[in-house]
Amino acid sequence: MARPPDKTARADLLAAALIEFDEHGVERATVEAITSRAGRSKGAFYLHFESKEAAFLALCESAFAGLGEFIGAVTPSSSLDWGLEALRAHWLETDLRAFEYVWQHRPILRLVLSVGMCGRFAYLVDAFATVARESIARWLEYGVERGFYRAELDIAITSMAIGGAYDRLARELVRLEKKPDLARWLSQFQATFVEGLAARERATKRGQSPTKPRGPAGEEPVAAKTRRASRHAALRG
Amino acid sequence: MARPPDKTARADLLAAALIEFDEHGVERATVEAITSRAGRSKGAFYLHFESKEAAFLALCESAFAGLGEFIGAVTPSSSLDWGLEALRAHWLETDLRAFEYVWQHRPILRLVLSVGMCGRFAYLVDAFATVARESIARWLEYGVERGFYRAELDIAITSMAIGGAYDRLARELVRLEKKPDLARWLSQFQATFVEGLAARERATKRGQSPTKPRGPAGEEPVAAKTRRASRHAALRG
DNA sequence: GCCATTATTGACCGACGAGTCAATAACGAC
DNA sequence: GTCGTTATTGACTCGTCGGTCAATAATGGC
Repeated sequence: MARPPDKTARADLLAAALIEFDEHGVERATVEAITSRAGRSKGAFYLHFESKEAAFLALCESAFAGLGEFIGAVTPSSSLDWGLEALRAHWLETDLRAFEYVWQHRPILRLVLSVGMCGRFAYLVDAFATVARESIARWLEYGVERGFYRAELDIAITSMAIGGAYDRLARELVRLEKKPDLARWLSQFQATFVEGLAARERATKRGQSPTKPRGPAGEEPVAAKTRRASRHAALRG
Repeated sequence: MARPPDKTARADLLAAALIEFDEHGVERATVEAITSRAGRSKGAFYLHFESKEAAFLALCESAFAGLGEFIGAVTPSSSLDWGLEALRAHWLETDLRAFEYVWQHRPILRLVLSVGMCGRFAYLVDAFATVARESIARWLEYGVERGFYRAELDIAITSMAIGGAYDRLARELVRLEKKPDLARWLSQFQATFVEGLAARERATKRGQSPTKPRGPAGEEPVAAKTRRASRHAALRG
């Protein structure tokens, strides 16, 4: 009689891989460390996965499978007949479900968000981001057609901005130890986009100031003050 | 008489390193390939840089030095007396200068934006992003104080959204072969935030539709449809 | 116990690549 | 040419680690 396979080996190895990848990145995580952490042998690892990269891809696959339930899953049909409030309510509801999922699966999402941005694996997250952006674009188009959104919107650029903002939100969320008030965060996010920054009507009058312009508000986000001594120390570290 | 040092060695090596890092990532780029590309020896490499990582950090340092001229360089003082139009004009001007710099330095910015997101180097971009976000926050506070922006804005969350959006813009820009109309892009970006999506006044009336909500507009940006067969194929390599 | 079948193991091999340093080269003064 | 000083070189060392596979273990039937 053949020996039966160990039922938990693959899952044990994947769980250990997730931790090692999270701590060291895919390139620097070693199969030795993964197997040691899982209490398994290297041979067992290679029975289940063709390579270290294959284990990583398996983890990514499960992450994307979960997220795919939320992202780009629903797009507006031409027969959809909503008002702006209904649209916003559903936008918020979908956001909440998606980010609740992100919160509940922080380790693996953190992995995908960090490692997935690196050279040879970037295509994974790129594909995902493209789908998300296309979906956003379709909802923007719907909003414009219905007269809810400004007709002069550049759909491509605006969807890029919205996609980037939610991307940043996810990255911040997976790093937190304590769960924030997601409903509030997401409600504020949506308001930032739908309502904008401008206070209504009063801003137009105050905006006629003749004072010479001097200060910026929008910033390129990868910047830092190179003159910060502490960061120089870090670079030399 | 001592032999004079080669004046271009270090720059040659850095230029070569940039290309190799861009193509292979820091972990997988080899000193052998870098030195071969630069027409220099491994010994020369180690004369100028303590390690491969040190060369990478030198590249990052120069990237941040350039960007630091734009990002977080100017913050509003209490004596600043601008109207909204002046504020927006300068926001746009600063964006233009920053993104012009990004465009002119695509290779190194592409490197920082990709590699800088990976585990052990993530702190570099994090520090930068933090400075940028704080700067955005200060400008938002200024706008609220002056009555230009909505008083109910959550500064922290809104600055996160804006920072993320510009981050995405930079990432898209460094990948392009042909320069887009930056002024238009940035103008649209700003409008997305300041004016918001909502059409003025008409949307409120149309928004009273009693139809049941069903479609989302805001999406979690790392998502994709896991049901896409082509992406499944990519995951399976 | 033996048996056949399959699972699991970890010592081992060999490729790779970071980093070293003795040998060689470059330089102007004499 | 020699000399002293410094720069540059690349063959080499050695540690790391991905992946292999013969040895061992686990299993139920007999």
